[in-house]
Amino acid sequence: MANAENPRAVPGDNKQLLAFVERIERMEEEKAGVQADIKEIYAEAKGNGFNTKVLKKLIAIKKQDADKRAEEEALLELYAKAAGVFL
Amino acid sequence: MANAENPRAVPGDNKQLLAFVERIERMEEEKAGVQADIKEIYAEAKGNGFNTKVLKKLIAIKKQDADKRAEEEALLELYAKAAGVFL
Amino acid sequence: MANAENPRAVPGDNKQLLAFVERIERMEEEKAGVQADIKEIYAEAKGNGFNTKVLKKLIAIKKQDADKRAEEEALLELYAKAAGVFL
Amino acid sequence: MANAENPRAVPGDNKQLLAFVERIERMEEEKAGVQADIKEIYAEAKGNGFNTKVLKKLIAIKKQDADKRAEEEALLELYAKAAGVFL
DNA sequence: AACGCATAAGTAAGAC
DNA sequence: GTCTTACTTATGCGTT
Repeated sequence: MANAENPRAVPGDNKQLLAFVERIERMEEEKAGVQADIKEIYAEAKGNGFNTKVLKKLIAIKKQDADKRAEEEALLELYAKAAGVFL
Repeated sequence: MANAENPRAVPGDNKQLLAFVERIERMEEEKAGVQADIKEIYAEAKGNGFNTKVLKKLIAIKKQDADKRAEEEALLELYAKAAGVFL
Repeated sequence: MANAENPRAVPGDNKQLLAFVERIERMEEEKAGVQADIKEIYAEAKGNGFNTKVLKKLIAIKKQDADKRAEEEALLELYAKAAGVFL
Repeated sequence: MANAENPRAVPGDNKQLLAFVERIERMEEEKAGVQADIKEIYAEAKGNGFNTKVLKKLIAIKKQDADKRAEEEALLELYAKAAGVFL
């Protein structure tokens, strides 16, 4: 039923599928690497006497700030659009 | 209590703290970028007729520990039987 | 564009708008309360020796449409075979 | 291995399990009901000429506000604790 | 009716 | 070892 218009997408043995799987796995490895780096930085901060938990909260707040700002801008745009005003 | 050995590591005006915050934020942006790339690949796969949900599950299974999975499935069967649920 | 038929429905000082906002917020609180209750029941089950994770899965399966599930599993098998992954 | 201390929790046929399942399912129905109510309110608002999307964003922002406040308080407590100060 | 977004569920890691 | 918190995945909702 699914994908009736593209016979390749219901593979019996499919290079395309493998290619996608590999690309994704590669990117996920990269992501895991970045994660590990972040972890290391926290460890380093801890080694320099900082309280990791506090540091994390601090960063979380900064992020929340940014998110909130973005949301507000989105709302403003929405209002403007609803009112037919150009920004 | 914390950080008795390093009096500099207190909140307040602190270059070191700022440096750590910035480094972490930079890495988190990078991570977000990689995430976005992954999302794109899935979109591309979808555009080629693949079922994204299934593709994700496949990749998850590849990296999942087989033994743990088997154990949980066995317990689930047990519960299901006890609750009169057909799997 | 929007709301041409009801001039009152514009942002700004608007009792009606506030009323809607409050009603929704009230309901969302209620929802959060129910959520909390569910969480408690799981805790209680856990206290009685049940595996929460498996219990959740059981309940999820009960409400999932059987046909849809079967379809997805079939597709997953297909992909797995094509990708050379053992299930 | 699991739950060795409570033989009832690995049931062959178990009233207790069924009771938990039913309680949870009941609560989830209730939750779904509340969800439906919320949906209805949005529909009503729309019927009164309000832009649903804008309304949602507005509520989201109010919630973010509250969350942010809570986070800030948590951070403050953390600082106070780290500094050995009583609030 | 398909797409993308937003919330909610489920899973896994980290702190105490 | 438990318990909370963060991240990932999944579902549902509204839109085009």
